[in-house]
Amino acid sequence: MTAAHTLEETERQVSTLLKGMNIDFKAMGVVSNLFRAANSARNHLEREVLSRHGLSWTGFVVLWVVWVWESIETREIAEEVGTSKATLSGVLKTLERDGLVIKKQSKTDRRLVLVSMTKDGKKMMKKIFPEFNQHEVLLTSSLKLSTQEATADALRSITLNSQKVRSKKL
Amino acid sequence: MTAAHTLEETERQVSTLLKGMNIDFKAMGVVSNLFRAANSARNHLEREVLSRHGLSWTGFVVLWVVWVWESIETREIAEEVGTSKATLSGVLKTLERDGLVIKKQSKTDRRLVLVSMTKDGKKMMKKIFPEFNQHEVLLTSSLKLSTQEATADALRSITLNSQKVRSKKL
DNA sequence: AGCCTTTCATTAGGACACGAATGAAAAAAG
DNA sequence: CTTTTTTCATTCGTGTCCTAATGAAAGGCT
Repeated sequence: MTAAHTLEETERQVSTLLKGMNIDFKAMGVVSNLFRAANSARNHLEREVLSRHGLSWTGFVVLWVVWVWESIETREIAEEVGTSKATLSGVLKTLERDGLVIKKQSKTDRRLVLVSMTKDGKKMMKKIFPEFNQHEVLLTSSLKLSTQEATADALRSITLNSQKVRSKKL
Repeated sequence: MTAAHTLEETERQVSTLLKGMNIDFKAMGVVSNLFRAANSARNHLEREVLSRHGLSWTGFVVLWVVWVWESIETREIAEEVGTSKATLSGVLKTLERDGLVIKKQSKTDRRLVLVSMTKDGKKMMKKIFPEFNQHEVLLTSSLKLSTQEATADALRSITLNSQKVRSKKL
């Protein structure tokens, strides 16, 4: 009972627990492997790339969006990054403290805040992004090119599905 | 510049920014879609299933592992859930406070802490898990069965890859 | 003009996330 | 048998993450 849990042991345990529950194991397999892969890949990229440059995961993603768009409103960043505006406030505070971005109030609408990169921020991204991509290559290197495409398609489809259902409920 | 960002606009912007940088766009597509899908699916499941029962994402995953194993050491939970022991301490505190699990000190090794479900915890999982699975079905319903299998395989492969590389570096 | 509603970003409060430091207990080494 | 060394879980400090509440600003309406 306290022994190490092998894969077979786990499967046996799970199937007896879920017996008579009418569970779709195939869907369960896709979703659980989705989270396992995302977690694992994120941890890897954080350890091997981002932490060496003192950057958090979300910080990097925000930085990426700002990098792409030169000057962008905070609400748009939140939308693209997929985070709440509250979270973004904190992350931007950190990024600005570290001298990677600057915030400016919009002239035409004083409620809005525009974000852009500093020189240091641009230098950081120019250095980090190729490293990051090399590790992306590493992570996907076991897949054939055709499988990479098919996987990206399937993931896109899952994303669309979850967003479709969400808007249906609201 | 402040307009809504269409997909084509983004792609153009990105490709000019990365020009001359030798980026593997296919690997980038797989990884970025991986995170998009995982985030989107997680948000969906949190909103539509977990939050209605006052359960956090990690709380649910921990509860699932404990449910499967009857009685399990905290270090094993951390290993299976893929989180640090520090994080787990906090999550278990919350779950115990809410009366879903109980912690006991091991008799044979007083450093160890064993976790098991309460009656309420079991009742909770028995109710939530089928709901959760129904939403998993929803999320993957746009994929053919053969594609579901292939996708799960590809994701498993990415997980293995990122863990292989990690252990290589340590 | 003056209110009403919507739309912003931020703050407040609670939970989760990590690495590092802590202290207890077990195992290894002498 | 005593002294390291290792192995546990927890706490601490900091940052991320959410929803709800706040306060400022803009736009609509009469």
